[in-house]
Amino acid sequence: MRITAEAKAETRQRILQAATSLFEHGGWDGTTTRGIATAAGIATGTLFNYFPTKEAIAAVLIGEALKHAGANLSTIRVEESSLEADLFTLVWSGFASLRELRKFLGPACETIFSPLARRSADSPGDAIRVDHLELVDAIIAAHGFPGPRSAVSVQLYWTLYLGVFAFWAADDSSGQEDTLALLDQSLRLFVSTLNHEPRKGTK
Amino acid sequence: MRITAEAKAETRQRILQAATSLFEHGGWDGTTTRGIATAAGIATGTLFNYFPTKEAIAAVLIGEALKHAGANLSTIRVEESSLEADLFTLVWSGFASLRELRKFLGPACETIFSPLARRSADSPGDAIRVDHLELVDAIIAAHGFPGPRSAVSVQLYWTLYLGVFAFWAADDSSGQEDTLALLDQSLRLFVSTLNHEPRKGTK
DNA sequence: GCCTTAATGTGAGCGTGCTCATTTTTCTCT
DNA sequence: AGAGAAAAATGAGCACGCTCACATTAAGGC
Repeated sequence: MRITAEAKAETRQRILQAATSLFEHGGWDGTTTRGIATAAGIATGTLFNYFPTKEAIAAVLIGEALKHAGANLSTIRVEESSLEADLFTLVWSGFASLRELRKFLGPACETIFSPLARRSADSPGDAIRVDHLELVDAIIAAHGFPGPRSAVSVQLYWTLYLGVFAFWAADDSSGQEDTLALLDQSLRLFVSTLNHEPRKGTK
Repeated sequence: MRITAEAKAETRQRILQAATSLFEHGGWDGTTTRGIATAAGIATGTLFNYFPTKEAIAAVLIGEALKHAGANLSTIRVEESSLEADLFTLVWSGFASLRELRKFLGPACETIFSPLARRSADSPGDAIRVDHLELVDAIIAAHGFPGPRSAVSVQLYWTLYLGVFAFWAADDSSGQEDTLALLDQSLRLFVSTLNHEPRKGTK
């Protein structure tokens, strides 16, 4: 049983590695599940014993990259910074850690992140969203705003985040100044809603 | 030649009708291009002589609904209303005219509207976006803001619009009060950026 | 060591959106 | 009207993501 469990973890890792290199080389549409399976040395069907969909594979890759970014962040957190600045650091370092995946990020995230078409529970990107929102909430709380956030605020944040994310994924300007401007503006906006939000009343 | 042109327009209309009823009955995934073709009385391949993709069909349906809403709007435009109120009317009447299509709107718009995955020029939803942004721009200009809008503003508006749109498409609360709240907040935010925006300088 | 039983791997096959060589229809010119 | 050209319709076929009945392997009891 020990051996089996280890073998399974190893296979899982082989799949993720194979997927990474194939995605990076061929992009989203240029990479097939059959190809990933072959590269990982397993049959097509076996692939789907490890991941329910092609998107789920990408979601794990993206989720891990963001998790690393989040972990690094709490280590090097600077004191005495503004709320905007902390949120900026969170988002921007997340983008940085996704830079290598950018080539296939657009099409993949279209289905992973899109709030449209959330037809069934726990789509592959939900964990990523929840994790990110938790980090955001912690940062906001650390700046003296009593939690929890209102549903509208959360929805608004996620919408703005997705907008910036999408823009960044397609931003080919050197240094992504355009994304920087948009992110800056978006965060300023979001923070201003926190300030103006009516003191939470009912419930 | 006259006859042919008429026949083509007629076939196109039959396709759109067939698609509407099939989408409404079976949703997005439950409707196949073969099914639409059969219902329209043509072969599968012929369908793609009229529309390049399945999404393009849905985009036309959505675009037409929004166009009607926009046309009605300029007729009944009320004087002496705030910018927020006018934008609200635009968006909300658009939603109203999409109400019947709501069942399949989510999955369809995922690919039609998503700013992610904009891999090639003129995707089927571009026309819708451009039309809508033109209306928005006209409304803003009518309230005394000199055009044209900065790229960041436009991007921000579209992001917020998509966020509200996605929320509405999945909002099953009676009367969609939650969507109303989100739309209200989003528009207030957007208008505030117009007010605070630095006077346009370079270029 | 064998037999049983459960877990895992396998690849032919399904239904999908879409393509394209071919056939059929329509138009044009004499 | 009839031949030739241009346009449109056709459906077999492709590659894809994913499934599922079956084959293979591993684990536990005697």
